[in-house]
Amino acid sequence: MQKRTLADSVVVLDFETTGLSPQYGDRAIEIGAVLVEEGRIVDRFQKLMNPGFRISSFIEAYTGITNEMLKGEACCEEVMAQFSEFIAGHNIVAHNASFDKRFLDFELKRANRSYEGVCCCSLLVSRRIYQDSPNHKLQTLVSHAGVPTIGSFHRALADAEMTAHLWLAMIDRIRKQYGIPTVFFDQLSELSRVDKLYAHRYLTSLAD
DNA sequence: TGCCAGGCCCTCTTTAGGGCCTT
Repeated sequence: MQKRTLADSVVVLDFETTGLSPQYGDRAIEIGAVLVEEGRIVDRFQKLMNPGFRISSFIEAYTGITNEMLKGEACCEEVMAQFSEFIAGHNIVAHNASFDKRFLDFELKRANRSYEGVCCCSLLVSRRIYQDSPNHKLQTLVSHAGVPTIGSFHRALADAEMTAHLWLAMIDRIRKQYGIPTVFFDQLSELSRVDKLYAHRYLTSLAD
């Protein structure tokens, strides 16, 4: 049985990749992650990785990561072996987690590593917490929630840090709005699956 | 060279279609 953990003690991660689908040959080119403990960032992980082929000009422009920057970087398997140590024993959070989880599972498998934790999606939670936001892109939510902008969007560590601050802002909002002193990871994981029309009812039930 | 995904969620829905979000 999985140990119950606090929602504000997690690893928040973000991948930059060569495209949208590992099933069609896309690979990770950067991983960024922060370890959050009791609401504070206490550790960081950031590595570029060489996918073994040239990345497209679209991805160079989108991420700011160039083929020149990837020359001489370690291969994905080597970086992911290190990263598996970083996330061991922690639940993880990502923005649009289904995307990052696909690459995490794919790259860990290639590195002969595995991950046993649970993954929660900050985008799905934000659709319940910030229903008045114009959209739920990370960049929009950072502005909407009053989270500080850190570094450049579309770089892995900066996006991971901003997602972590967004995650903490959502927890803080739940605590203050619903008077819940301690929010657990499994509760936010459940919230992300509740129909958004019933999000308020679910959160109110936690305060009882 | 150019192509490709997939889970969630809304509605003009549920025997479906299309937008959002990630790179």
